Amino acid sequence: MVGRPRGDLLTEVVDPASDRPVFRQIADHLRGLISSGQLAPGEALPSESQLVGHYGVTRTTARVAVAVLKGEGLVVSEHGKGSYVRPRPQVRRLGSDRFARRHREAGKAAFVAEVESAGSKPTVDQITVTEERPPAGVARRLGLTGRAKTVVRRRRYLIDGQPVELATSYIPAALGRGTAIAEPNSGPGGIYARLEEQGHRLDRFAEEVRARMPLPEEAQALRLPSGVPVFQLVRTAYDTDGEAVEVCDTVMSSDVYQLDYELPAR
Amino acid sequence: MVGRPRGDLLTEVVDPASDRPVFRQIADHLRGLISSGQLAPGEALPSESQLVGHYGVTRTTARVAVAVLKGEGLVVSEHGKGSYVRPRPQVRRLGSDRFARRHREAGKAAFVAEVESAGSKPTVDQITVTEERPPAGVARRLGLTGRAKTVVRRRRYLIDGQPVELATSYIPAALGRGTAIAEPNSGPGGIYARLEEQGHRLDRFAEEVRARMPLPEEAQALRLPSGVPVFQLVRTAYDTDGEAVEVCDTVMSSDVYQLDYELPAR
DNA sequence: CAGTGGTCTAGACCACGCG
DNA sequence: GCGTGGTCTAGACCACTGG
Repeated sequence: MVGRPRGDLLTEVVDPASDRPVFRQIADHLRGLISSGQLAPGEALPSESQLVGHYGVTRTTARVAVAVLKGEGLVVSEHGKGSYVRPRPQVRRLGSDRFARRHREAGKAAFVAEVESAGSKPTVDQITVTEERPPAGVARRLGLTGRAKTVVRRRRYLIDGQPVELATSYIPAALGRGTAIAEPNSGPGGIYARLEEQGHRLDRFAEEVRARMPLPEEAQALRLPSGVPVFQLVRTAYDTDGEAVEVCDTVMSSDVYQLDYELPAR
Repeated sequence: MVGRPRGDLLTEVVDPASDRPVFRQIADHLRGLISSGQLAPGEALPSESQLVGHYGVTRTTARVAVAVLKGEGLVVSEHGKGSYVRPRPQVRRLGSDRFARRHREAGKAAFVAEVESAGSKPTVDQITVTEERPPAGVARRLGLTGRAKTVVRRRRYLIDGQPVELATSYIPAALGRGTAIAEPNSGPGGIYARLEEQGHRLDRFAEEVRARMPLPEEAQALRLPSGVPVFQLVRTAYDTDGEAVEVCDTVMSSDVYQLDYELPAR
């Protein structure tokens, strides 16, 4: 981050008699400095001791005020350095054509192709492949019954070394077992290319989008500061017979992604 | 909420010598009780004084542990009553056909038709209509230049009295001024029906989806507890000439909504 | 080293809900 | 009235960063 703590921005005072708690008044003031641009992204907030001195409160109260802003995703703290206006990373737009066949035919997985075309360096790590009974929701989407198993592919996606997405794919064992789909490296074009080679020509995808706060493991794996929600995106791939051939459950930093879709007016 | 504080669930102890802070150990324990189902949605957590007694910490530390879970959206507190596992409301799925013409032709706005068909009671309030210069991003999407004005329609949507969505529509003044679009009640079928009557036959919509924590005003208007993010959805409507005729910027509780889309595999 | 944020204690007073 | 969570004080010690 940049800059020394900006104590010079502290002008307003708090009213201890107000209905509004003092820590909220302080948070409101700091939020105003941020939204007005007087504190730019990356800049340091006044230090806790500056807040204590200016507002005449204890450090606990000052800290609570800053914690409010952290919960809103406006501020991040760095131990031993200071608290900073959270910088907004470059947004990646995921278009509704990102799984078009022409991309697959170029021999690259959707993620790699898309990130490279933007001039960044894509990485995939923490790849594991197992065979498991899928969660109930996944089994339902795949049209599988009770004991049916799936090939489960987990991995983490990174852009320029920054983790951005955790993904888990479920492919019915009948389709994946013993093929390149069950290998860590699924080959050029990824598993969709393998499924098409098997005669499962892909027809459409259904995407279900939710947003929530991350679980602690997700926050760690994606290096998310507090106050940053995640997208949870469940995508089901259907072949031209209308059969579901894959479910992909992904958790993405909502900071980095914007999802773009087209809707017909019919 | 239901139930008295469940002090009987407190079994584990904390290790003050651990690297992991005590408040995190307590939060981990409580989180485990929630994810394992020993504390069901709606049930009361152990009270702060029970946490203090069991773990041998001060109330401040116990409160911080609970605050962690609030930030994760797992727990809500009610002043004078207790802290509860956050109940998950009924999810509403928004399908990609929700703006299909057949719905419009039934004479109902998309929201009203969709909520009534689910057996709930839709309401719209806080309706305001003004004429303003739109924000830069909206002007760009509408293909408008510098000083061009738009009719701005703001409103809040509620389901069974519960606010779920804040929406702001921008229509170029050239299309909306002096028509029913500039009236609080825009008539049967809503503004899309009015635009089509003017000869702007709708062809498609582009939706841009983001997620973030709500601003304080948004949290208040949607009655969001802490730890619940919002979807921000910007939808641009295009007519068959490829002209953008409306931009709708909506903020929705991520708790209540799941967005469903269809992608072609091409 | 001085300055920063992170954790924790031991209290106090208050506002709200409910019996 | 009593138990609940909400706010706030006045300290302490620690861990991390940077010059």
